[in-house]
Amino acid sequence: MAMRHHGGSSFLDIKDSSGKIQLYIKKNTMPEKELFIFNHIDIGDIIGVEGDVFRTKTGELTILVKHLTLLSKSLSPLPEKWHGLKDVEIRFRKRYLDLIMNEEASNLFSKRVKILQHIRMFLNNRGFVEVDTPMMHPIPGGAEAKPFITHHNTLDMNLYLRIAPELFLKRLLVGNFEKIYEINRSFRNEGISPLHNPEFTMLELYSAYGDCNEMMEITEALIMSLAVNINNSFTLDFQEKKIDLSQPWKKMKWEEVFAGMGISDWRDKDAVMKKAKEERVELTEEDKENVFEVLDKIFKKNIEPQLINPTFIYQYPVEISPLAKASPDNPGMVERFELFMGGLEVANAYSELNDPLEQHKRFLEAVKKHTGNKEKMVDEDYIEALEYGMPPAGGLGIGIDRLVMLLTNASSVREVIFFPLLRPKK
RNA sequence: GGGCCGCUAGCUCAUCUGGUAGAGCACCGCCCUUUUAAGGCGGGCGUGGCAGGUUCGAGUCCUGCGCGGCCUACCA
Repeated sequence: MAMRHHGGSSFLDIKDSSGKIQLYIKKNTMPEKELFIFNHIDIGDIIGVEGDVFRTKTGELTILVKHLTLLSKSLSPLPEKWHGLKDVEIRFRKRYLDLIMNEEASNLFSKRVKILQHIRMFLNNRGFVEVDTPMMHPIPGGAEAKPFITHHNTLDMNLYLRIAPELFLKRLLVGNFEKIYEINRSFRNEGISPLHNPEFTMLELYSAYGDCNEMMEITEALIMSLAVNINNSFTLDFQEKKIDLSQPWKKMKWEEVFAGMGISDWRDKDAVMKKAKEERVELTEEDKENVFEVLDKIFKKNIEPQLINPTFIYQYPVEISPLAKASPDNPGMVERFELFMGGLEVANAYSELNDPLEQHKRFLEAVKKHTGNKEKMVDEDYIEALEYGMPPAGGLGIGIDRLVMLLTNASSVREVIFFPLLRPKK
């Protein structure tokens, strides 16, 4: 990474994934041939050395090189050593340079790797097994999002990159895989922003005979465990905010959130519309048709950014939770929660709806609502699976990229994805 | 989609109201056998994002386009 020549001798700093060490090379202690190689070495070349370890008079651990081998020649010069690589665009396009030059980037991605390892370990220890389900779906499902479309030539059929693994994972519940998780990519054909990359990594887990409450417990335990193991702290510094993870975490009913804003009955469309106007929530004509859209916009604008410390919002209306089980005690509501922290949504979980008739009805209602949307289809195959009997279960989804952002204090999802999607440069 | 900002050497950045594009690092040559942003002397390696326009003259002013960043909107 650096060379300091002093006539008959030279100091070099070299590094690999294990760290950095200084080399000391003397003209008279190396064979002629290797000296010739050394004279043509550039920063960025990959070399192997043999020699004796000693300490310089400044106390630095150093290798007195006796043999040197050129393992790989660098033809393109690396970015400058002192200022490093700053250009955001090049950092994303040529992430390998970012990783070589910027220690923060390298540390951040090491953390990402550790976070994923730790999640797997945590879940494995609790008896979950990792499974992998299709990423190419004949019918997109499991979330409300626009899919990417592709085509299989031999079968001559369109396929959709999955927008969520949910419906396949629950088919596995039917097949008696009782505690399962998948950590992998989902794809949504929507806008790109500091919080959205078209492909993103999600954890989904399902626990047969569990429910929403179990998911809450797991979510809290998992994130606490990550905070301790990754950052060794119960607080997170995140974008000028301090997130306090001390337990118990705050819980609030979805409808209480709106009651707190003066909407005593969220079914009262006039009251909701009035509030939206007061709070200057911008609405499209389409939004105005649907009270849930308006409520969601109010929530996103006024509530979400203020949920800094972890907060569970729970008990959602059935209308916006088509795959969740209705609450026996609260008609019209489902057993579901979402977790917010640092102003971001990080988790979504519910007691899974396992009644095929009810599920079918909800699918049909959703299709009816989306008359303009040709992509919306009823996944009859999934309904059929439910007809064989799916155990009651809790299910949880966590957006891994956002979780990594929170744990590494990253300002953008692009900072935590090795190769975020960018328009190709001409 | 809209607003603002950026794009100059491999990298980090200068270039004032328009007048032949220049520093550091990296690279090449020479000196120097314990330096660590080593140092000294010498060398500039460029389609100034792209395309037009204004002008005697454009990196600089104007228009369009491209790519990116931030904000915002849309989608959900």
